[in-house]
Amino acid sequence: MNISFDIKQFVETFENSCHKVKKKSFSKNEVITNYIEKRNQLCILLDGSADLVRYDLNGNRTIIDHFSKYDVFGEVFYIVSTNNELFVEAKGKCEVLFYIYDDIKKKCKANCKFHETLTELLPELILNKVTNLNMRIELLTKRSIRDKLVGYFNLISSMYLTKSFSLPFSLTDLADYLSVDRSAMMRELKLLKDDGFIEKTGNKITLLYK
Amino acid sequence: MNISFDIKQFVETFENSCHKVKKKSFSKNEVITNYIEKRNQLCILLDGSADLVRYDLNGNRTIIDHFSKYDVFGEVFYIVSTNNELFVEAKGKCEVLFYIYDDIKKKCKANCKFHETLTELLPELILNKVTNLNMRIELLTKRSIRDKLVGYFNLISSMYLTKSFSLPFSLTDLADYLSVDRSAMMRELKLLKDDGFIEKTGNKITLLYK
DNA sequence: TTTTTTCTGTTGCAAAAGCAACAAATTATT
DNA sequence: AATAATTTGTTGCTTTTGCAACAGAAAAAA
Repeated sequence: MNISFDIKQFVETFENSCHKVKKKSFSKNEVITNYIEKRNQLCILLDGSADLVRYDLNGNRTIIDHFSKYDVFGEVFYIVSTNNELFVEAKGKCEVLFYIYDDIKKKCKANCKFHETLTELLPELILNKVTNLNMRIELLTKRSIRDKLVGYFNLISSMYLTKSFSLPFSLTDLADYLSVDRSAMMRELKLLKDDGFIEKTGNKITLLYK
Repeated sequence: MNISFDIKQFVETFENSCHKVKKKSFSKNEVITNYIEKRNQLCILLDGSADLVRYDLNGNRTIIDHFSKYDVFGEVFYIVSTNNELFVEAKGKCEVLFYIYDDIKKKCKANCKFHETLTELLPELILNKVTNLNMRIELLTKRSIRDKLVGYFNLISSMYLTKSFSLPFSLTDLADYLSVDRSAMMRELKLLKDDGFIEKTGNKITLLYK
């Protein structure tokens, strides 16, 4: 199920066919959108990477989700609560497709090809999202930093079909993704190395167990 | 968006219209299904409640997800890894609808009404799931037990539109849902009470802040 | 109703994780 | 090429969390 290709083709073909669809560019640290209930906006990240960031009432900033090419986001996926603000922030130069919908399941006009195809693609897009979210939850529910790291490495390893791989994002981002303190995570990585479970040079990891 | 009604009607109407759909009953602690890649099974919980449980290689048991009436589950939503086993276990008497699909997006026969309707309902079903998963992730990414509890209470409070509510599940289950040690959570609840943030009698909570 | 099981509430202690702070290395920017 | 910014790696200390264990309350089963 290679969904990326479908989306790419979809976007290139229908980008200008619907007036409710807009493409915009962003540079580093710019706010792409914030989540406001009933704004009815669906966004597709065409290029670059971005973070879904939460600011709570104390001003604490947490990265809740990380989006990369062809990821889909927007407040449809979220129960927007009043207790914190949700922003999507560009991590570098980004291209984003915005789509304002009245009813996400319905076409805007009888002959609007964009909506027809979007409706067809949507279940797959969302299913893909569910899989990622479940994956993350499985990691987040692990009790210790060690278990989270090992669980994450196992996933990467089985995805790439190799015991040796480069991490797809920085260690700082990994700590955010696993929702643990970075220095504590570094300490645990060192212990995993000392205990002979992994080898690590820079962000290249080799699993030595099993 | 009251999705439950749609599913209820859908199930009642088409339950017997497709030979690829089976309904089964389960009693407490029975295994409803386990997740096996490419089995292509979609399950709808018609009645009762069930848990998605992970057993890792050390035999540790963790509740990853909790399903209640009209929740949808199955390995479509999951990257099934080889490092742990995933079971869905009944928490009491359960009724489950099993649907084996070849291609989840396609009908099994030209005139199969069940599949036609399922295909229509699926995006909504899944979207509903995404919202729940995002909600849970937002809680799981909070740093402390206190933040998790308060975040959870805020969500319940804004859903029920009241500062005073009964918890929808037991404290033991809540600890599992937030993925924290139960006794540590109880301690934190006591502290929240002592600090005057909440009132608590049994599983009834009243928020005293804001 | 009685018995059994599950859930709640509590505590002491040990282990793990978070926080703060800094230097070195790496990567971007000008 | 020089400077700035970000990421990595490390450590000491403090706080939080988990673990184990137990008694009482509540709920379910016999």
